[in-house]
This record gives sequence, C-alpha cells and structure tokens, in this order.
Amino acid sequence: MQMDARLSRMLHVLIHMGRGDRPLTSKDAAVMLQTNAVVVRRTMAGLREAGHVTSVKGHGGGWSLAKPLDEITMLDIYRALGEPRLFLIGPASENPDCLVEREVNASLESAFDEARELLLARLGKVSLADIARGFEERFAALGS
Amino acid sequence: MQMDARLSRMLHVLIHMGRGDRPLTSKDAAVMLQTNAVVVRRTMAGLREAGHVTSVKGHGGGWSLAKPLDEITMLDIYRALGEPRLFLIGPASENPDCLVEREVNASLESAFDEARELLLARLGKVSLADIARGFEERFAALGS
DNA sequence: TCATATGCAACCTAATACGTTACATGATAA
DNA sequence: TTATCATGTAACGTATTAGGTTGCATATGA
Repeated sequence: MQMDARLSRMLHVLIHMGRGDRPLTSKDAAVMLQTNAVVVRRTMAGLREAGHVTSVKGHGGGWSLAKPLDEITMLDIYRALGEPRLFLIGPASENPDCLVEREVNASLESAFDEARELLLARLGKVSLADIARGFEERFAALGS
Repeated sequence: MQMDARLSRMLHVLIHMGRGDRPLTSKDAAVMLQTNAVVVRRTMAGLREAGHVTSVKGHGGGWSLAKPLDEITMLDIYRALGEPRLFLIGPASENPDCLVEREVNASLESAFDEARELLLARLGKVSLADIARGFEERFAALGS
C-alpha cells in the first residue's frame, strides 16, 4: 500500500480552517489536498465523531473547527482517525508455537513498542496552534 | 498490504541455524516459517549479499551462518533486507508548494525521525545471540 | 423550487509482501 | 554418466488497504 497520508492531510486542512472565518467545503478542502471531496468527507467524519470539527449541510455549509487549534494535538487527530497502524513491519504470527519465534517476537515488540510510545508522546506534545505558529514565522520571514 | 514479516522471519530462521550443525535447506526453512521455499530464497538472498549467510547448491547443500550469532544484530538483518520502510504513516507529498503543508510535514517528520532513530538504536543493541539466550532460558524453565 | 452541501454505499486502482509455478544451473551420489 | 537434490530467478497471481470515483439520498438556504 502507499503511505497513509490521512494524518498529514487532516493536520494540513485543520490549520487552514483555523485561519479562515467561514466553513470550509469538502470541495475546497479537496483542492487544497489535491484529492476528491468524497475522500475529504470520509476522513473528516472521524474528526467530527471525535468532536474536533462540525459539519453543516446546504448553502453556506461546510466544515468548521469545534474548538481552537491550541486545544487539539497531533495525537488527538491520530486517535480520531482510529489510531491507524504505525508500523509496516511486524511479526509473522501473533502466537506462534515455536519458542524461538516467540522470543524473536518479544524482542521485536519490545523495540517497536518503545518507539511507538515515544512517537505518540511527541505527537501529544504538539498542538495544531504550535504548527500554525511555525507557519506564521516562516511566512513572516519570507516577506522580510 | 499485510505486515512485512521479513525481519521477524529472518531472525527466526537464523537462530534455528545457529542451533543446527548442518546447512538448512530452503525447504526446511519454509516449513519452519510456514511459507514457500522460493520466498525463503528470495528473502535470504539479501542476507547472503550482506555476508551474514552462505548458500551451497546440490546434495547436502543449503544455508549456513557466515559468522556466529553474537556478531549479528537485529539491525544488521534489517539493513541486509534493504532497510524496508518502517512506518505506514507519512506525508501527503514530499515537497509541497503550500507552506502550511510544509510546516505540518516538518512537525510530523521530526517526530517520526526521532522514533526511527530510537528504534534502530534498539535493534542495533540486540544480537541474535541475545535472543537465542533468551530462548534457552525460557526453554530450560519449561523443563523444570 | 433550485442550487449547494454533506452522507454514504458501491465500486475501481495502486502498491507491495507474499504465494506459486516453471525452468535453468550447479553439486553430489549412485 | 545419470539421477537426485538444491539454489537462482523470472513470471504471474493473491490479499490488503488507503485512496479515487460515481451515483444518489438528504438537508439547507436563497
């Protein structure tokens, strides 16, 4: 499979939403993300269920933030997406009969679990407002 | 795609090779790994190129370790497999025009890079002899 | 009423480890 | 020398899953 870009895409579009004043339509988001409006709705559905965004049908409708960006972390969005699998690499089988294989699995899982823990902790420390701030700084530096 | 089990499988089979005295045929390895002999050869080819194992054709042939297990780390095998992609999650595009997207990518990459670094460091600290030792201990505990 | 927007089902596509078949090549034993 | 055993490799099929696409129902505002 290709990369799972849902987390990246949602962060991207949420920060744009934080900078706009009107609801963002799936169509406009699709242009930003260079994809299809259905893909946007499908992915955003998880964020709505998690309470991070709201959606309104009809004229003037679209997607809006349900809370300010500084109350949303990268980890929140990862969770709202259903905590998709992080690693492409894994054990051949979950509960093998072979004791050697069990030992190999234990060694690998230990290393991967530690990496996962670190990664999620890091995602939890960065709010979308932090990322937006980083953007503002780069943008300002560009104009100078 | 399903999990990439090549690392797990290679560690498994290498430790078995360390416990045997004769070359291990692809067929026998395939039974151990519950797969096909061609898959074994395909995957082991990388380990041979990296100098971790040797292969001999014909009668009495098969696969042998090129060095003792305490001179091979989990990281060595990961590298010999061509350093396959670790993470399933990634950016939507590598060099986006949108500055917001660049900022998102930078934040994500920073977190993922740190996790990768930790993971590879951990893989580099564990030799196959360490895993074999763990197995021996569990095995001995089982018999008591 | 009509244009606009989400909601959602149903299907196709791409990428890639893994599985499978077929055949060539090399090595050993009879 | 010949049969057997083993690796080497090409070629093609399979399964999984994010993403893409079409179609239609539903709700909202002008």
